[in-house]
Amino acid sequence: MPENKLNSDTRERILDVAERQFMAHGFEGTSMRMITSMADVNLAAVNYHFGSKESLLCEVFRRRLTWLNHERLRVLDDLEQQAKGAPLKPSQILEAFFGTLMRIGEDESLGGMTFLRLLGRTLTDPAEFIRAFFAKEYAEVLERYKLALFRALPDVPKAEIVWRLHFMLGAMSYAIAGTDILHVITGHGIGDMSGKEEDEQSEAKKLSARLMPFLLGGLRAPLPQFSDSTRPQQVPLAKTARNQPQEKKP
Amino acid sequence: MPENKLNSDTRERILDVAERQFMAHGFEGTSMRMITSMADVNLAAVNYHFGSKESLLCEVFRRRLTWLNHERLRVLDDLEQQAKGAPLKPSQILEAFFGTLMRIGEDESLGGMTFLRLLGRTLTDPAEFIRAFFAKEYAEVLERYKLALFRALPDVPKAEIVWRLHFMLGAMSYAIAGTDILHVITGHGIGDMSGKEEDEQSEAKKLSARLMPFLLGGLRAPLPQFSDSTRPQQVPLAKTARNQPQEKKP
DNA sequence: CTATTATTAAAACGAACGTTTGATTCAGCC
DNA sequence: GGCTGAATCAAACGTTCGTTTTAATAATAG
Repeated sequence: MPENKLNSDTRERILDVAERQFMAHGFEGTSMRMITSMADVNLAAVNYHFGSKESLLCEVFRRRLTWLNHERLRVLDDLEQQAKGAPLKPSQILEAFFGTLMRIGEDESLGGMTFLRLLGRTLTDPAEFIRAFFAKEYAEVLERYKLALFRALPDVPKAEIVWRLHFMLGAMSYAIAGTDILHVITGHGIGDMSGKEEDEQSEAKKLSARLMPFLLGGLRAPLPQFSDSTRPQQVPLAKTARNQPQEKKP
Repeated sequence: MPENKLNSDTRERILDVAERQFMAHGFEGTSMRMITSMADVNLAAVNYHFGSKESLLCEVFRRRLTWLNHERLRVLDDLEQQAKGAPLKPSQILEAFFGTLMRIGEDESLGGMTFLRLLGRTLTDPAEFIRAFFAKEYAEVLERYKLALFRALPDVPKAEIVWRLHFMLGAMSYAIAGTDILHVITGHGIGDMSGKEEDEQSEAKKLSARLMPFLLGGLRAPLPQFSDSTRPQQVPLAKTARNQPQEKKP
């Protein structure tokens, strides 16, 4: 055969197919034979190139997360340099963290929605090696952004900020994963694969535009009244009120 | 041979152990042999009492969700009756929906935090039978609460409300699941089993007190500026071509 | 050309999986 | 006592899993 794929191609094809299959069926629900047959490579190719199924999953993530987390740190660095030591605004921090993520969904070469969905699902996977992998991979970024939020919201107890960072990660993961109860309401499924990538990119944009205000609203919500150290509930709300859905209550 | 309880006990013991193991290792990561050996029952007992592993998981959920969703409907009915036709406040609706859920975490006989964590994880599971099960089990409750939110926020586009309901479910699931990146920050793990039930109940209370303001803040956040130019919903997408083999690179 | 190295192919490995079988036990009833 | 039907048991079922092994193939170097 004239094709020369000595140094590549197979590897990338395995990663691409694995990414899609892990997204659609989960790690345990995806077999090596599904991956290798769909990628048109031999069964042994995965073990040859990656060593094991677990390592394959990690590599699927690493090739995307390396860019993502570097970019997140770079954007945060830029913001902090521009601010010249002043605390950043919460909206800037969220935009840097979640906006950077959403850019992946808009760019197929960065993984697209397929990778975003895989990420959303895998973040809650109970398997130990997965949690350990993410812990290592995310440690620096989370620490940096956590500190940035502490500085941005000096009057909010740190524990509260950590909780809300937690909630925001959850809202994002779940929203991204896509296959869930919500479709009971809206009535349309997601389609496991080949989901017409034509407007997947705009789908990411729409999701981002809707998720960001929600996260910001949650992050800056009034604190629970009984806060243990009883910090007065300084409420930094309504700085950027455009059109607020009103409630008939205080 | 001490007690002989022909009609029970084994069944309940299987359900209790299965609940805990599914929580700790996921559905695919939990084997029948793990369950039956830990419950001190014969391997065949699960298939005898429940028919299959999948049916076992469904039954684990059904015995808790029946109470939960009945209670959710009852509370909503009460609120709407008290309101005498007036729209409810968003905070009331969220309290009814998520507060009822949190009561499970505070009451061991309703499942406790073990069940909450299992629920949080399973809601994002890609397996088809799981999604179908939850769809059926949640359909009525979600429909009722969705309508209540529509009435409570008449000036917010319905699509936006559905999105935010989505985000809220995600924040809740993720927060509950517990085993995730956040522990990179806080530094303490969750412990797979027998996780010191001493203050699990107060843990549920703390979680609830912190989650609720966040959700309310997100729900009532300012809307994204473009309110109706793009419609992510209402796309029928009727053609669900499943399991299409991978595309050849052009 | 041969020797070498990298990659794929085909087959088989043992282990673990969910499930089924067939015998056995035991309470309750005619 | 003998029968019935629910419940439990040990053992094995056939399948699929991730991985390894062995051999063949293609490209490169000397």
